[in-house]
Parts: sequence; C-alpha cells; structure tokens
Amino acid sequence: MPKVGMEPIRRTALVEATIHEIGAHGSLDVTVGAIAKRAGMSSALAHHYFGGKEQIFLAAMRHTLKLYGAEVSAALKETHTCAQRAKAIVNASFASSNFRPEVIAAWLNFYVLAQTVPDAKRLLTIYQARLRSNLVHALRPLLHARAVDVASRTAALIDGVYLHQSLVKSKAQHSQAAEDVLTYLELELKGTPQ
Amino acid sequence: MPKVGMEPIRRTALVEATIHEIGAHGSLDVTVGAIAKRAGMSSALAHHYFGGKEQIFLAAMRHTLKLYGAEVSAALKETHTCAQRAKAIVNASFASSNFRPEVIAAWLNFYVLAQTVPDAKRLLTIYQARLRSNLVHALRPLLHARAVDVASRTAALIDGVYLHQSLVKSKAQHSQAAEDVLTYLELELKGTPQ
DNA sequence: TTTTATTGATTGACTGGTCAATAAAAAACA
DNA sequence: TGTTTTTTATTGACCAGTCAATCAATAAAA
Repeated sequence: MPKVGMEPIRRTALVEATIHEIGAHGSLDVTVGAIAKRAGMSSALAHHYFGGKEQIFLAAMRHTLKLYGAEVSAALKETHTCAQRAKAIVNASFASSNFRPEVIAAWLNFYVLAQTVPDAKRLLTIYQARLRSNLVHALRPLLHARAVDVASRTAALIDGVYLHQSLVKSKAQHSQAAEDVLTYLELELKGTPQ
Repeated sequence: MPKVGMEPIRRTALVEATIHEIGAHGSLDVTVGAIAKRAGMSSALAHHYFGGKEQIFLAAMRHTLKLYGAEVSAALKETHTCAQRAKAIVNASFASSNFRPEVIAAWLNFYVLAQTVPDAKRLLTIYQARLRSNLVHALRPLLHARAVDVASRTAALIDGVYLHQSLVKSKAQHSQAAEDVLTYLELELKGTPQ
C-alpha cells in the first residue's frame, strides 16, 4: 500500500476532515479518531503527520484563513475604485465558500480556540489586522481620518453577522448578510461627502 | 454539617463557579469536578442538584442571560426619549458587569453550546429576539420602516464588537466598545431626518 | 538496506455519573 | 418532653467508557 508522496495528500485530507468534523459536531469536541476515520486513515497516522491534536486544529485554522485571504485577494484584483475595493472585501467575506455551514462553525470555534492556544490567537489576530488594513486602505481616500474607525466597525459587523448566521441556518440568506454590511458601508460613505 | 436550605446556595455557587471556570479555561472543556471544587463541594453534590453537566451549563447560561436582561431593563427605566432608549440598550450591553472577561468568555462559549444543545439554542434565540424587539421598539418612531433593519444590524454589531473584545483583553476599552456602536447608531439616526 | 507509509494494539490518564454510607436537621409520634 | 422516623445534605469510592498519544510490527518503494 505505501505509495510514496502521500504526506501532502494525507495532510490536506486531514485538514478538510477536521473542518467537516468541527462543523458536524458544532464544537472542538472532536476526536482525532473521528477526524482520521473521515479522512480515511488510522488515528495513528494522523498523529504521525501532525504530531498532535492541537497542531491538526492549527493547520485547519491556517487553511481556513488562507482560503479567506485568497478570496479577498482575488476580489480585490478586479476592482478599480476605492468604493469597489471596500465592497469587494465585504462580499468576499460572505462568499459562498466562507459561508458553508461547516466553515462558519469552524470560524466560531477558532475564536474559542484562540482563547486558550496562543498560536491560534496569533493567527486570528493576524487575520483581523489584515482585514482591517485592507479596509483602511480602501476607505482612507474616501473617509480620511474616519477610515480607521469605520474599518474596525465594519470588521466587527462582519464578524457579528457571521456569528448570528451560525445560529440561523437558513440558506438564501447569504446575500442578505453581505447586503446588511454593505448598507452600513454606504451609509458611512454617504455621510462623508467630497 | 447538613444545614437545611442549602439547595439555592449550592445552585448559585455552582452557577457562578461554572462561569468562572469557563472563563478561566476559555472553553466548555471544564470538568464537573473542577466546577464543584471551585464552588466548594464534591462533584457528587453537583450532580445531585443539577442532574448532569449539561444542565449546569444551561443554568449558567440562564443566569448570564437573566443578568443581561436585568441590566437592559434597569437602563430602559431611566429613559424618556426614543433615542435615549436605543442608547441605553447599547450601553447596557457593554455594562461592566457584562464586560468581565469571564462573562465575555461565557457568552462566546454559549454560542458554541447553542450549536449542539437545542435548549441552549432556544435560550440564545430568545435573547436575540428580545434584544431586537427592544431595539425596534426604540427605533421605530425615529426610523420608521428602516427600524427593523437597523435593529438587526445593531444587534449584530454589538455581538461583533463583543467577539473582538474576547480576543483583545485590554481594560479601558469598555467605553470604546459602547462608543463604537453608538457612533453607528447616531449615524443612522442622522441619516433619517424628521 | 534504508526510508516512507501504515496500522492494530496498548497504555495511561481523565471524566461523567452512580451509589452506598454518614450525619444532621425536621417531623412524627409516644 | 423524649424518642423514633423521615427528609435533606454530603461525600468517598467506584465504574464504565473515552481518548490522546505511543510503539512495535508490516510492507512497499527507493
């Protein structure tokens, strides 16, 4: 059975299985055994590649954050104006890929993980800083001094809407969520003429 | 030792210990034994009074939600205008009692609990509905048709700011958090003249 | 033969929950 | 009032189950 070059395959399989397992359980209360089984291998192999449960979680977190980052980057590339940039960031935050129930659950639980595990906290902090930085960059020319303030409020609103979404699991609310944040942004933009 | 009438004392001690334990661990990964020890009794007694771990969690959740509800009610009683009402709700949400680190952690983890335990979900949904209802009631005369929309956005922003606060644990940001949401509210109010 | 892949079996620690036993207060009774 | 019974409070000991992590063993590739 041992085919060479399995490591990356196993790793990604485990990362994806972890996110699904967290989504299915709605908590970090998932066993390495269950993750490994979902990924089609023994728990011993999962330990072999990752060293421990915590590192599996961190890898899953990095994966989720990277996906989100890529989504934002891609969206930003298609923009030309500052207002478009800001909207693109919001829309990317609520892209369908980030909106799958298991991904939402994963995000929520990563916030929990960040309370305990310093590495997780670091990762989340970096994500938040980048999100805010992107928003400030987009908003500065439009809002000047208020950009920082509005950016952090927008970031909070994004996470808040996400949080609410984790409870209400009705489809077809994707666009509603994004629209909600965008409405706020437009209000801010309208409030600052010139 | 057995003094009669201990039940309510033990129950509240356990509830408070639960919140502190969740706060200290940053997760629901706390043992009944640890909770009971913090409350100054054996784990057997905790089981005797509550029946099980889940019910202890639910009681802690009810306690937290009730405290918050009382805070909002009290704040609302001192108001006379609609605008004051809205502001009072926001301020109550960030009152120092709801702002103690362990309470923030408890809220975050109750959201996680609500993913798995239907009763927890029910409790949280009720809280959200009441919060929104309060906000709509306060905003309707000022914002008319837009009241519902603004109310749900405000609710999301409150939770979002809370979420961010769970990561950044610097004091003296309490007022900043409330101010953040209030700034948004004033913007909405200014945007709708008459 | 060395490296990589893989797992079954095992260990050691922990945990939720139960139960029988103890003791003090309260109630019922004599 | 004094005595017995019942109720309430309380815990140590225990059980059954779970789980993360380890390891020795197997096998295919290099």
